Amino acid sequence: MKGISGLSIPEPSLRRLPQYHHYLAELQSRGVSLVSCSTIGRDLKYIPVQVRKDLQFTGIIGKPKVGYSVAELVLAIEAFLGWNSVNEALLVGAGNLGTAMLGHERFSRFGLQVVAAFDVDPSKIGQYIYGKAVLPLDEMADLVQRMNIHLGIITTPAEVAQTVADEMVKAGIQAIWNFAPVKLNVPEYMIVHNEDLYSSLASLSCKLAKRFRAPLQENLRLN
Amino acid sequence: MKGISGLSIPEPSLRRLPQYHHYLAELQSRGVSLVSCSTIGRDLKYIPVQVRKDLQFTGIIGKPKVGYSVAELVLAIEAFLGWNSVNEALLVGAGNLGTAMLGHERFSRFGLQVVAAFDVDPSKIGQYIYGKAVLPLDEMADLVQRMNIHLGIITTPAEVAQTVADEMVKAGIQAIWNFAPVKLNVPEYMIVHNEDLYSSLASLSCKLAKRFRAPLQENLRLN
DNA sequence: ATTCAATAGGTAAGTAAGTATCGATACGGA
DNA sequence: TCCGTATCGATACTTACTTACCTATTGAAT
Ligand SMILES: NC(=O)c1ccc[n+]([C@@H]2O[C@H](COP(=O)([O-])OP(=O)(O)OC[C@H]3O[C@@H](n4cnc5c(N)ncnc54)[C@H](O)[C@@H]3O)[C@@H](O)[C@H]2O)c1
Ligand SMILES: NC(=O)c1ccc[n+]([C@@H]2O[C@H](COP(=O)([O-])OP(=O)(O)OC[C@H]3O[C@@H](n4cnc5c(N)ncnc54)[C@H](O)[C@@H]3O)[C@@H](O)[C@H]2O)c1
Repeated sequence: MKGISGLSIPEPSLRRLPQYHHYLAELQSRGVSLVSCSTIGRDLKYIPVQVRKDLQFTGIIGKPKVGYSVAELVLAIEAFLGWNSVNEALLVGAGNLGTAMLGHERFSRFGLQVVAAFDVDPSKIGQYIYGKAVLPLDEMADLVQRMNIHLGIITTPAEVAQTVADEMVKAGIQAIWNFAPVKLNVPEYMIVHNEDLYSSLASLSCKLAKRFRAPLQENLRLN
Repeated sequence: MKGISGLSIPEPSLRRLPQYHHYLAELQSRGVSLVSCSTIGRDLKYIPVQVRKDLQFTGIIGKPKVGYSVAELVLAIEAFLGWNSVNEALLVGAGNLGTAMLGHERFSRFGLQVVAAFDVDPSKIGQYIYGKAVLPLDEMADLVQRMNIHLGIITTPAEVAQTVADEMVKAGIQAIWNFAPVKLNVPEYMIVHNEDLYSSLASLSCKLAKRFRAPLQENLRLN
């Protein structure tokens, strides 16, 4: 019962699907129509079995000796991820990162449509950033209701992220994509995704530190 | 032999350490000097055992009934992650996201010092963004040698990311933090970290789609 | 002083993810 | 037409991560 038609996909598999999608879209744009797990695995540095298992969750079926239809795979992944239907979102915190997100038109191809930004900075309110209005925070609840918005993006300083999250919950937002490095305290039903860049930085700097200071650490440990 | 003095920490644990660090720094700034795993776990929504296991990798030791010294913990995590010594980095692609990264002075508190940016856009070359010079790409190798830089950040469009990565390898860069949604093809020794925002988006939109279209999908599956 | 409760730290069990293996199937070439 | 091979899909196995449990230690209360 598990596997096909994905009753529940492991998070790691889920996070690999967009990578396959990028890769497959690229293939498609080059006119390739069939692809096998071996090929995908070779190019993306995964073993074929893992690719196959991941793809099985989308419900796609391949043909032995041939592989999968690239077009079908792309559609299957998009459908599975909900990238067909548009998710309208709002963004709070029109600073550096927020501006970058607002300017990233590519999101719209993956079901994410940021409809407006909110901020407290008077010099920003009333402006348009990449065509999106920057509104005062107290108009958020109204917009959420009117446009039936489910997703909120937080790109404010960490100190106010919890406050903003509270506002979002009150306004009726269902899911939060949080770029501030804090754990948000929200009701159980909320879907929260923390995008902690420092996690990645940690992993990187840890590995770098190991590489460049490994001999020293070895010595220390021997004492 | 494993555990203490972290011969090898699981990636998930490693990625949680910065969260603990944020939390503990916050505690510290409020004057709290002692903390237990139960408290951390309550606030960060982890079970105490997991917190304890994670913290053990940093080599810290706590006292029963008391917990850990917040100050010691902060230092232990920073040391473990290599956040004490500065990693000088360069950034390629001074666009939206690149600008946001350049403006994020907070990175410097976590061992990441971006010293310069590179771009191909003539209108950007020669400018300063948040005090950092934007240089032409062909000066990269020279800078890497002169300043002994190990880390490169890629915030260019996906199409040119591989080219940029090749340049970095040639220049002598050891680690890449890649924000473009492509798998980079680099020599074995390179440390590469892909920051694929679409992975997170996928996870989010998948869950949202499930919540708001779950009944329909159930029906479809029953046919 | 003694008991109790909270907590660290180690070990073991359980769960989830990743990997290997095997039979079945479809295409290409002999 | 038949055979070999690449590939899929399923199952079994292995590894890694998480969670539970137990013991020892500490501080506080009686
Ligand atoms: N810039 C980066 O590269 C980067 C990297 C990692 C993490 N982050 C995180 O992303 C977040 C934003 O970073 P940034 O560099 O864009 O910061 P920023 O200071 O440029 O922008 C923050 C914006 O939030 C607005 N704001 C402040 N209080 C608010 C409130 N109560 N309600 C609504 N808006 C409010 C500010 O007016 C400002 O426009 C931070 O939490 C930061 O830690 C940023
Ligand atoms: N902006 C976002 O919020 C966001 C979100 C997710 C992912 N990304 C990814 O981050 C990357 C950058 O996004 P962005 O929005 O900053 O794009 P952008 O177009 O604003 O910036 C790209 C920059 O790269 C420069 N560039 C182009 N070719 C180059 C080359 N060969 N060498 C050096 N520099 C070159 C351009 O001149 C430009 O300044 C993209 O791969 C994008 O997919 C961005």
